[in-house]
Amino acid sequence: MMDMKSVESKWQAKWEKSKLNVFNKKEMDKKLYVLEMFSYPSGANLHVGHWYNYGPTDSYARFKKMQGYEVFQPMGFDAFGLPAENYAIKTGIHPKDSTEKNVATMEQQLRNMGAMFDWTAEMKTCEENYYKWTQWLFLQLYKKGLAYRKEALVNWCPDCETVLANEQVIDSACERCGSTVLRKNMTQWFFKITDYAEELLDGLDTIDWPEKTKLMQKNWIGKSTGCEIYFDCETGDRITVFTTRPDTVFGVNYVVLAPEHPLVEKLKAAHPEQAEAIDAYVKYAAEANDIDRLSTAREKTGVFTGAYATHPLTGKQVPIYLADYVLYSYGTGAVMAVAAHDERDYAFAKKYNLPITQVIQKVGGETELPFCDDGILVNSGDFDGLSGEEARNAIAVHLTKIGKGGKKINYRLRDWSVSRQRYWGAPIPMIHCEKCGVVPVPEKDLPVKLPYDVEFRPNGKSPLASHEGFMNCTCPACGGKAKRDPDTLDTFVCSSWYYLRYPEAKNDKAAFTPEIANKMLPVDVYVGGSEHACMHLLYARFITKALRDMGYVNFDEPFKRLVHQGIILGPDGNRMSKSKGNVVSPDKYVDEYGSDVFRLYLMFGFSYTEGGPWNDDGIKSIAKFLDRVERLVCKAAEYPTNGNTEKTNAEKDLDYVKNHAIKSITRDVEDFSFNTSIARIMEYVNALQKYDVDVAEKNYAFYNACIKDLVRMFAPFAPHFSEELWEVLGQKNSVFEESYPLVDEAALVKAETEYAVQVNSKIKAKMMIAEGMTNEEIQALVVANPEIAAAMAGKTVKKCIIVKGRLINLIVG
RNA sequence: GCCACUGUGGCGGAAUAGGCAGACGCAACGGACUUAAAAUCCGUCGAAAUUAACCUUUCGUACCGGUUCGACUCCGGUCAGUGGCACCA
Repeated sequence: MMDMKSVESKWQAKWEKSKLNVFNKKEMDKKLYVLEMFSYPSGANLHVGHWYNYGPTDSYARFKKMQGYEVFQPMGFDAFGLPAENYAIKTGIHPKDSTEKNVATMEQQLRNMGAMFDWTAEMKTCEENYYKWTQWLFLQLYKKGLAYRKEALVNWCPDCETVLANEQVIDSACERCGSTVLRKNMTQWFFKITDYAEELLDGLDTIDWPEKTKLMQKNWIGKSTGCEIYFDCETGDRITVFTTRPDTVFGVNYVVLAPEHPLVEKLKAAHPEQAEAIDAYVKYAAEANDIDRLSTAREKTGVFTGAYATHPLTGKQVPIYLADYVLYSYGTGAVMAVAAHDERDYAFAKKYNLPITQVIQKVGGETELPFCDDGILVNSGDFDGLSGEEARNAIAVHLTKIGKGGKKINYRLRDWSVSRQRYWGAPIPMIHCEKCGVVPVPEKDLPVKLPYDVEFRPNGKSPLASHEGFMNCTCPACGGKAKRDPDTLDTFVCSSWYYLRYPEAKNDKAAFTPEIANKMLPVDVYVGGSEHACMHLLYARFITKALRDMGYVNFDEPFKRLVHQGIILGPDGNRMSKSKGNVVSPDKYVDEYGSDVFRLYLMFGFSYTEGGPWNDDGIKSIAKFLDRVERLVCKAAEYPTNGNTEKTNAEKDLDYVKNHAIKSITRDVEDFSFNTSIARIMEYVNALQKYDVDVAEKNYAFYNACIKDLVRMFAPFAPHFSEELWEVLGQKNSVFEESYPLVDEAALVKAETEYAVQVNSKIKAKMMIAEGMTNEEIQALVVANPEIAAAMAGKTVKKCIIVKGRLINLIVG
């Protein structure tokens, strides 16, 4: 039995020395860029999820290498982020120190995994030579007009005096101190991802991604086609509403503004009698966090502003309300309320005793309000009698004609907010000058270094704001005194371009070289969790398209193919979490059985894209399987080498199983179907063993070749183990320099095949049918079979269905 | 609530284009080897009925229905679980 620990370190050292895993730039034409989502070093150790992502994907990469591709499989660390900073606030350990420590441990564990990572291309997003280029990216977006500043609401904890991420807000309260979280306006940097909404949508058709993920992005972008309609307000302002249902416009009973709508102040001034109620309501809405406010369970609330607007088609006066079921961030922040044909408006109208006007009639049946489907227009002037789509079109056209609105496409997608009032991130390379305003840091001055000696405990400002040495600078435009931007970039900015950096991870002249990027990218296969479906994966696509428009790259999509691994749950069927106490550590299994066994078990025990509850029942059997293979190979290594080219039936059978396995594995690995691939290897091992035991007069030349093929076939799945056996077989090179065995189709052609024979679709017999028989011959042969004749009971064959290589169905009657 | 995915033996899971359901393995059971155990090797292993036994038959892929010579696979409906979105106007 092999001592896996020493075998692993032996081969890892050899691979390192021979640079087996280092991408050979001379072979760039044959490149295959296989990328796993990089690790976030929040904990010190790799967890089962890392192994499940990296182990099987590495087997895929090794398989492709053996198929002749020059595989580039890099690894790095997404090292900036909130958890390290929170940990620092709790323990006083500096984020840089804890991160570096975690990265060191994880890197060692990743190396011990024995994956084919090209460590010469390693990078960490918190290193100066990386975040310098993240800042460069920001500047390019700024130059292109894709980075801009605006006010936006943030979650604000009044006690901690800090901005909170959504995930830090639990039930409207700060996760740290429990105070009620407020919403506060702050000026923040944004990336104009909405400029690319349409292209991000269209591009989905060109990439090989899971349909589910594409659909999620599609819903996230949320394109909706409708109409803008103008309601002139008594103050002289114009309220623009967005609706997908202009066909219901004659049923408008009132207009609703989001409480944050800028017009609110003006309306308040015009109606001082309502000011108190309006103020109270705006405050109430501000206290509600997103989750509460967006909950369907929340009672509809609102307040009358005292003001009226003019209906653009009827000229009637309709009241203007504020209600928090209207979101300022979507559409125009104002809606026309049609109580009869919208559930929310209906509930609101009922509660506040507002009129309800039916303008749509159900086709064929009683119209029950609220009626939200398409129907025939009534009470709608000239448009009466039109149905849904034609009415929407006609009304939109009419609105355009009279200058009161028109067709409009809206997206749910919002611009990407990238400012974080945090320490542990890439500083935003912007300078605020009293004279010149906002001035970008010149590229030659990058990086804007993140200082080490910072008080990162919350005090109401961004931690960097209190660091005099950092904040004070000179304006690049006028040379006067100026201040730096105290915020850091969202870590999603760091991860939105890292795949471009790997091919030149150490380049200190540029973020990347266009010629190299255009050759090395797009990433051929990207593997990671589906939790990134909407954020990271959308941001990366946006950045790629933006860089393309700036002329830095010539491709549209960063990830040609995307695969999501499933999730390994705790033994109790729940997601692993410390609080549930169901976390399974890979370390003890890796220690006991070795890295190869652990990854094999992960590949064999689960359907890769499904995952499932952890259960270690089968892991021992994988270790036993390796022992079996080892015995088989070591025994064969002692065999003589004589033999001939003629094959007996036993040899043909073995050859069949081998080639069937090669063919299946070649197809299955491409589909990330590792469990079936390993099943085929097991079948082949069973067949080899059968031959070894049953056949006394062996064709050693043939058998030894079969054994060598076994080691080649197994290599991607059990790399250290297979290298060792390859050496046992007297081979001097690495098994990964070998080609993956190719299928010999001739070996898969059998003289005769077993068919299932059915009579009236019920199986009655199994028969061997020789290759090359005509359908008539087959039918004659089958009918002559006594079991079939009995099942037919003297009836005649009306139809005979023959599925080649599988079954024969006689329809008799 | 909406959208999507999933539902197959005691368990993990197979089944490529609608064609023999349960590959491969785990667990369990029986046997060989052994003083014994471990390891190893061989065999059985969806359910029910029937049989002394072999045989055989029927049922069976969450549930109900449909299309088809034939359905785990396609269509319609229901239920359950998981994930995503969540007052999107």
